[in-house]
Amino acid sequence: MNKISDKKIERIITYRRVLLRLDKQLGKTHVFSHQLASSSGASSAQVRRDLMEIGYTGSPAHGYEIRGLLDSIGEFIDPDQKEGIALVGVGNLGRAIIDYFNGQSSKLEIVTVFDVNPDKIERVISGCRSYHVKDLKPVIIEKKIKTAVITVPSGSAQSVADELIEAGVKGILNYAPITLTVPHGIYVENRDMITTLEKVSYFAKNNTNK
Amino acid sequence: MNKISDKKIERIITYRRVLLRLDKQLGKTHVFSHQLASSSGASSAQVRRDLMEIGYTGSPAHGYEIRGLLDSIGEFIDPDQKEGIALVGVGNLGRAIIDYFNGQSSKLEIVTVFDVNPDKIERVISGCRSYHVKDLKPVIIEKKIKTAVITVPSGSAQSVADELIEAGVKGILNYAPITLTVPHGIYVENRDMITTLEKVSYFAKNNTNK
DNA sequence: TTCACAGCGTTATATTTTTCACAATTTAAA
DNA sequence: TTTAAATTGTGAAAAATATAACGCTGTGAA
Ligand SMILES: NC(=O)c1ccc[n+]([C@@H]2O[C@H](COP(=O)([O-])OP(=O)(O)OC[C@H]3O[C@@H](n4cnc5c(N)ncnc54)[C@H](O)[C@@H]3O)[C@@H](O)[C@H]2O)c1
Ligand SMILES: NC(=O)c1ccc[n+]([C@@H]2O[C@H](COP(=O)([O-])OP(=O)(O)OC[C@H]3O[C@@H](n4cnc5c(N)ncnc54)[C@H](O)[C@@H]3O)[C@@H](O)[C@H]2O)c1
Repeated sequence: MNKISDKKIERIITYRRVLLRLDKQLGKTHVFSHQLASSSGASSAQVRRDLMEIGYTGSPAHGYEIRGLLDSIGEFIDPDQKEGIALVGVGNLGRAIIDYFNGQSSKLEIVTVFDVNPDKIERVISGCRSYHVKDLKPVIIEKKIKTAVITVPSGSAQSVADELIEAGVKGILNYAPITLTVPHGIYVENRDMITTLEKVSYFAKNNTNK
Repeated sequence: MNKISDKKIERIITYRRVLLRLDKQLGKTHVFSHQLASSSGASSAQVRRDLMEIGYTGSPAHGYEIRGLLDSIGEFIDPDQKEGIALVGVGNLGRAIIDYFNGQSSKLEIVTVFDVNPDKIERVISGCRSYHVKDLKPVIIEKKIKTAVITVPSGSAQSVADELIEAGVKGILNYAPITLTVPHGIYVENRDMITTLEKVSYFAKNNTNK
């Protein structure tokens, strides 16, 4: 399997979200590439190209069979078993995420959270056991966690990332406004809100056709 | 001025964040492209290319003068005056964002928030006046707001977006897990956490070299 | 049964983005 | 003064990504 790009994976995951709605909420059984495209912000050629990648074929007459396509996307994207995720930093943002996320994704679940504040540890927060960050490494190793979310202040983010990586984490979703330095083979997605909003504001001014 | 890409803008904004730290916290006056690159996750060639775009030149001997570069980036990115931003949906996420954002960006400020819940309106939340969403249009028009953040449940996101756009908003940062349909000329950035975390988890498994 | 058509899969083409590579420039040391 | 070293700015090449194009297939209408 030759490597598949970031953007393509993101689109495919978006298709799944659209397909789930078409299936569960609208009761549709089939969908055409242009429909999937317009509901997910892609072009129809792009949809066909992307689905080619995962090897699912539709028919010219009916388009793609939704259930089947959902299965294929699941096989392609999802881990084999349920996968636990860790979150570090149970502040305002961290808590909002913990409350929100679980139950939203079929295979992923935030199972462990960490903080330094004594008031926030050794408790159960939205079903997740919370630990002191000094126990991060043994707990992550024991639970075989590979993906983590960082919602600590920016001054602590790099050291938290270092520990996560030492404990075997391979993917990090970072909300702190800092660029993490990580070894090769570790995937980091930065979600700095300030940068994003500055960008949106820029394009709100300097944009004509998207 | 020929149009400049999304990614490039985002990198330039990231450079600024790095430069601010170099200036304020570390007291540096100059920086080389490779230093800026490694602190911001780009390559040195990319840094030089990006800075070429904004027309700032450095010297082979000292690199780039940090203050001057900061000014140039500001001129390039920032609005001329301070710009107000609206946020719709004062829930867990919305509140976290309101508490966090103001003061972080020199020209942008969340000035108005909207909700439907009577307990959350006609109050002042972290310095922002809150209104019922039925008053969205007149308030946004009156305050000349061009950029907005959506943190309402996904079922309401499209209708909120429609109203924002009718009121003249040109850029939307959307946290609801749905692809918004908007007219040409409106810039939307989606920050769906589920998609992102599924992607990070995917690359945590299927990643070798970034 | 035949025809027109809409949409798929895929190859080819175009565009965008990144990387490479090197002359030109500046400094500091010899 | 000259030389050596480092880094810039930028055209050219390469890589990645998106769009277009089109033969093929199944469907429904005539
Ligand atoms: N609130 C937002 O909407 C928002 C948006 C974008 C980014 N961020 C970023 O997310 C991070 C958290 O924001 P917040 O508003 O939740 O802040 P917060 O202060 O409410 O929460 C931070 C939490 O991290 C904990 N913490 C501090 N150091 C730690 C460490 N070394 N290990 C483990 N836990 C530690 C603190 O005890 C606290 O509970 C910040 O970096 C912020 O810049 C926040
Ligand atoms: N919590 C998170 O970390 C997180 C992360 C990613 C995405 N999201 C998304 O962000 C959105 C908000 O999440 P949350 O956890 O804050 O939910 P929440 O239920 O706490 O908040 C939603 C808020 O929106 C208000 N609201 C509902 N309909 C509205 C309307 N038509 N106009 C104005 N306000 C309205 C509600 O009164 C409530 O205050 C959801 O779409 C969620 O999917 C949340």
